[in-house]
Amino acid sequence: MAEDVFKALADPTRRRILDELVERDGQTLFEICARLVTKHGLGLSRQAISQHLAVLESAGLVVTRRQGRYKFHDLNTEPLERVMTRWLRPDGPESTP
Amino acid sequence: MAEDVFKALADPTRRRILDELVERDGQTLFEICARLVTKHGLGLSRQAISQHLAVLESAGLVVTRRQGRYKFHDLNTEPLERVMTRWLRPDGPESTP
DNA sequence: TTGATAGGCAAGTCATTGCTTGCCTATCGT
DNA sequence: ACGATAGGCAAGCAATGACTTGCCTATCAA
Repeated sequence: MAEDVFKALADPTRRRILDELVERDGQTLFEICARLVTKHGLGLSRQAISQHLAVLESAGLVVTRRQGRYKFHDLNTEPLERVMTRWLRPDGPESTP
Repeated sequence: MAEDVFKALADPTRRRILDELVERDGQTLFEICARLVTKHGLGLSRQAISQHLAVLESAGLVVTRRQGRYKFHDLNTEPLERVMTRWLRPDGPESTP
């Protein structure tokens, strides 16, 4: 639902996670944790990130594939594109001049 | 800030308000209240809507102009367009084929 | 000037949510 | 088999946020 997409985007940490996945797709939970700590100085527990990833996944923004004991997370921008044109009027400012 | 834009979009009532303003720009607080009640069945107090409008305004999504005792609210989609391309990869799905 | 209309301010309530802590399951390497 | 690694589940806490209630200011019409 669009509902979940907006709620998922409301948290800054979740947006950081999306930023990470844009830069490198298919990361595991522990990789994302390490990246957030080293690159952004975020000192969050593993569970916190895990819960954020669950929110992103149930919003459809992140897709996961399991492989052995690893769970890789991939970004999915398709829900974004469907939702973002909602308030762009036809006569509004040009999006692609 | 982009921060405020996402938080502003997180609430369903605020998104309804934006929907209302897309349909008809320059509404007053009372008009928006009436519209939300009649069209969407939302039974919210005037202050609730007023607070939502304040959030939208401080996010830059709504611009206001005062005229006598009336305060007209106009939609401003510019903050949206700056924020929405954040996770769209260059090699990702085509946004404008 | 008086009453009615349009809006603002502030405190208080109640639910949501982000985060932690503690424990448990599953897979891999040796 | 055993320990180590990758992840999951669930209860609890503290902070944020949405909404209400009550009162106050400002503009306009009569």
